[in-house]
Amino acid sequence: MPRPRSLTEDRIADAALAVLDRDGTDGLKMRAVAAELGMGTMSLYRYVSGRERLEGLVVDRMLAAVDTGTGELERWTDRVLALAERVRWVVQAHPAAVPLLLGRRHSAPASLRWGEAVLEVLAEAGFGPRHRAFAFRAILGQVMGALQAEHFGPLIGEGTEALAALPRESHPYLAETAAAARGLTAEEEFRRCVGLLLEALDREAREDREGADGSRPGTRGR
Amino acid sequence: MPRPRSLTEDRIADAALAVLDRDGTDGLKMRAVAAELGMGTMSLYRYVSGRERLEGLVVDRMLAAVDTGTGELERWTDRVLALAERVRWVVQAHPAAVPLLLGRRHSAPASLRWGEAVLEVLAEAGFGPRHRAFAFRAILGQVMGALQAEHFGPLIGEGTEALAALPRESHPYLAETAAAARGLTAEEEFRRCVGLLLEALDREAREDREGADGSRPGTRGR
DNA sequence: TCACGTAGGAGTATCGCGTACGCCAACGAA
DNA sequence: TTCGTTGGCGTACGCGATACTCCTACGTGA
Repeated sequence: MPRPRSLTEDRIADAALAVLDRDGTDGLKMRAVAAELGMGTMSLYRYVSGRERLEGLVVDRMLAAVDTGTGELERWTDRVLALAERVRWVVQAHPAAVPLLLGRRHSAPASLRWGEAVLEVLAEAGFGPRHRAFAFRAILGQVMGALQAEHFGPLIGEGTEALAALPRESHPYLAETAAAARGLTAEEEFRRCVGLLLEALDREAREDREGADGSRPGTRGR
Repeated sequence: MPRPRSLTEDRIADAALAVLDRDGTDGLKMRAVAAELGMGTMSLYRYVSGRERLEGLVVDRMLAAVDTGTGELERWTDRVLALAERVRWVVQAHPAAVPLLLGRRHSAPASLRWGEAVLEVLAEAGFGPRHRAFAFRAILGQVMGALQAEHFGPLIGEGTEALAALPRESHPYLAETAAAARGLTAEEEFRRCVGLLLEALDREAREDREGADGSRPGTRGR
């Protein structure tokens, strides 16, 4: 047993996150991470097979920090909302990692854990397997879409000003809407977008449960 | 007026799309696009300032192909759904361009045109500026999220199998849900996810219009 | 028809990044 | 202490983006 390993994957992921926070998305380079860890570039390859793997570690590290316990909450919609918001918080802390998250979420173990937690809540709320699949996709889509929009999109933050300044002639609605959106925070937007979706799912589920009368056939999860 | 320009930005974007379709996301290189156009690498720089700009052209080209007319449809929800689906179709035709779309949508003029069309429908449906901003964000989030999930995510397509094969012990719900999702097409998923959101927005709008009684204050767009 | 000027086309070179290879040192066990 | 294994690292190569510069082709005005 000659010589213990001096680095863990978590330490590496933390270093990468530090680099991301400091130098931005484009600043994430193998050299930079190695320097952050105080070692030569190639030493890093003893622990990480390559850049792909490094990015995967970062994403997993972020998602692993998300607490998936929701025991304290009553309504299932509140539970899922909490799960969604916790993802958002973690992501908020490292905005430069958003592109990585969007692209590598599917291969992160912690992402599976989160998905499992959401599906568990859905199952307890009475969603059958098929309806659950659909609901999960909608939720995941809204969460990822909101994060994507929040970080790349223009409707919140400085982009709002740019849009509001558009010529009224070519883009009257965008200009007006952007102006009206000035006061909104991303936090509030996220909450309402996801919340609205969850309410809709809840209504659907209740209708399914109460009146199993087959009205609007084919619209629900069977 | 010596010598006309021999390339248009559209031709360049088309060439880039051809390269994307053939060589994938990572295959989009300045060299490749120049070769596709039958010229030397550096000649391309006469027309395009750099790679960033090239990617922007590609995104704009795709979105410009989206028809934004919805005169033939009655319900506002159907109009927005049609606009959303048309984006999806265009993207379907060039899957390798999805990462570009997600990252550069905000800076594409054609994206503004699309957004303007959506907002116009929302305005005609009776959404006030503030509520419209929120609805737009929700719709945009769901559309982009669905596209993102469809192309990176595992719940539809081959990924479904991988998830369904997960050990029941560690991820019982994911495994079961993925198995149940086997028959679903991405098309149907997209339609239902966006449709559900639109129905929810429609219900909200109707409640606002009919009973302007201020129940559940602060939940709606004011 | 011809000569001239502007803009296009392309070669070369540089820079930065990921990473394969191989050397040496450090640490643990015998 | 000595040997075997593993960690740390310097060097070097391949590749992609792009600045600089020269040569060429086309269109125009005479």
